[in-house]
Amino acid sequence: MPLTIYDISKKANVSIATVSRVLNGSDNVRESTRKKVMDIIEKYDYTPNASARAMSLRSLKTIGILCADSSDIFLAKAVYYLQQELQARGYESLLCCTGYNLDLKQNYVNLILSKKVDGLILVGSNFIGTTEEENQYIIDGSAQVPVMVLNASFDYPNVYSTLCDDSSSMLEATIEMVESGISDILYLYNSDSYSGKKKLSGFEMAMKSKHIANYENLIVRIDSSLTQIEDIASHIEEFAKAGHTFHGVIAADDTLAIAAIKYAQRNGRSVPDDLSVIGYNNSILTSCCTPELTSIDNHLETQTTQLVKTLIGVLSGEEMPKKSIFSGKLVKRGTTNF
Amino acid sequence: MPLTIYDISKKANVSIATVSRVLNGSDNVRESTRKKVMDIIEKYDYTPNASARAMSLRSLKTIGILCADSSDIFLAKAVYYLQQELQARGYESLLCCTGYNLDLKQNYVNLILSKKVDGLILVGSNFIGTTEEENQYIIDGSAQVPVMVLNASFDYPNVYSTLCDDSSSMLEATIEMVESGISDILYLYNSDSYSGKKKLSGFEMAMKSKHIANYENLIVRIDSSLTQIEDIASHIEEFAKAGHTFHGVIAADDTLAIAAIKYAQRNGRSVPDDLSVIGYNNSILTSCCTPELTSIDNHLETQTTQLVKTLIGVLSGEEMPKKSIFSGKLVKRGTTNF
DNA sequence: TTGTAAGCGTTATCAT
DNA sequence: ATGATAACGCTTACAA
Repeated sequence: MPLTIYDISKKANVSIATVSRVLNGSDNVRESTRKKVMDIIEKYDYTPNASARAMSLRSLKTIGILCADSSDIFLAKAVYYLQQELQARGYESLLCCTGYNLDLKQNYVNLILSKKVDGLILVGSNFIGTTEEENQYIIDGSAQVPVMVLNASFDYPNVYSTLCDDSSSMLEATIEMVESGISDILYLYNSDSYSGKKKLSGFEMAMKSKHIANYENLIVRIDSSLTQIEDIASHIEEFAKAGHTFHGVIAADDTLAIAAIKYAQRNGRSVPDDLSVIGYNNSILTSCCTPELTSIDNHLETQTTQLVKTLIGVLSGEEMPKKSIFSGKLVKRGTTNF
Repeated sequence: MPLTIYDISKKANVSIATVSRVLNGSDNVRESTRKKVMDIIEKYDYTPNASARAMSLRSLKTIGILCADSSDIFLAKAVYYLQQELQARGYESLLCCTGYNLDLKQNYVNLILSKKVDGLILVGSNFIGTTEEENQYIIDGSAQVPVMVLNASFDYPNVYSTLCDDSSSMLEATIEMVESGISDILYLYNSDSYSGKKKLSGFEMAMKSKHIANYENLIVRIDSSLTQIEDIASHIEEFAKAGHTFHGVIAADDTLAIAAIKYAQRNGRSVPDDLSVIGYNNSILTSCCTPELTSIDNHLETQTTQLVKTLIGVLSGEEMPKKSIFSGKLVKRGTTNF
């Protein structure tokens, strides 16, 4: 049986209140008694029961992290950074992977709220739906604790957003490719999430501003059931064989970009001379292919740091920005020659 | 303010005891009252306070997951599977990333135990040290809750191990490469963890059993500070230029194997004709390179399922196997031609 | 400066 | 079948 505050108080010959004061760094403790108590605490390696503490304080010092799939390269990085930041500030992380099925989100939120977490972090823009009904669960959650969303934006009291301006990043990258002389660009995406839409709109804005005709014909949605890179490559191959020509590829995700490289290799097209490729997320995958993948970096660590900073601020009652927007940047590697 | 059991009991005109009985599915409740209470509960969307429950039950229904770096591809997958399995069985996951610095492990364990988790999962063999002193923190932890270690083995009461027989997998893969006619094999590794050692020993056993002379000269440890694939490739390049010849590469990790492929591409060596490569973990990286990487799969999902099954069993007082060992298998792709 | 006691929201043991 | 009530381990007025 772990020791309780009573055990410690008895051993130190003081009341539990005094032990509690020592534990919580109250000023109203004589230095000698503080030392006496601390010695006992350390000697017996006593740690207070967090549940009991939570009952009194109405706070578990724990944040619920919801994400669709923590094994996804991008999400895993986000979860990792978040957990590190939170821990550094004395908070624990309750991780909950929801999958991409929207129906159960409400359940997961209820579940995690019943644990009396102090806040909720939604990792990934797939948590934001288009209809009000789809997002009701966020509104419900925000009634209990502050809700932070990473990589998406949602306007509501007690909901805070941290994101990268995917639209601008994509726009800039596209402009750069067009200005390098490539105007037949295949745009690959596989998600209609908040951030997925932003990326696409950035691409479209760029193509329009450069007056590229018929660019829509080269926008291809890869069904999300296609998870194997080989299969995606085949899909691109068929698309090309159907008579579409393109000398650039911009993908909403590094995986899709890698598939494009595979397509090129299979079909004897040289990258980047015959085909330029840009990915998104600047993940580890960028360095696995040859040539290495040019990719858009969305400064994930900066985002998570800001998110946690905002959360902690909100929890301590400070006024915090409702929305923090960072800009991404294009990291150039071997799959482009501009 | 969230509703409490008192609020519900008042609204339903029963005592809190009855509400509690309904909540916990006790038999001693008249059907009509059960329904009455349930209606109120659902109407107000009431969920019991987990901390309070934990105080009474001395269980938070929460498992602490410790891992060095949840953004590592392999560990991320493990964490994901574990979280899913635990959730399916009604347990939450408290995630704590420790980094690879051993000194703080004791602190992390204490921290997470103070949250009154019901069990502890150590993900990754880097948690197991060689000296008794290094492992003392596990022993301390096991005094409070069952400790499960994934991908490593540790013998102690209340500590349970689930792992893949890395030694055998590595041995079999090596034998297969040797029997295909390649005996000058570069062995790459970057970790001396429990599982790292097992892999190496499997390789060595194979080489010995095949009577390959001087195989030790081709065993190369990549310093873990080399995280960039390009840098590792350069390292291999230098090693080759120093006069070592090899026509096979077996790596303790897919990342290292990818680096070997990069080395080959840079130096005009064709894979697999001139150089065969085998990786370890069968991660997503295997499909990012060209040709795709042959890799050893350690059946991670099977392991995590078993681990959670064992944990749940232990928690409910059943007798469970102290050690569950699975075997890996070689998944052949383009970097080998046997 | 220190101690006493109420309260946090449950579960479980008694009675009834 | 249901209701009081103690217990869980802590924090924090309030008293001394």
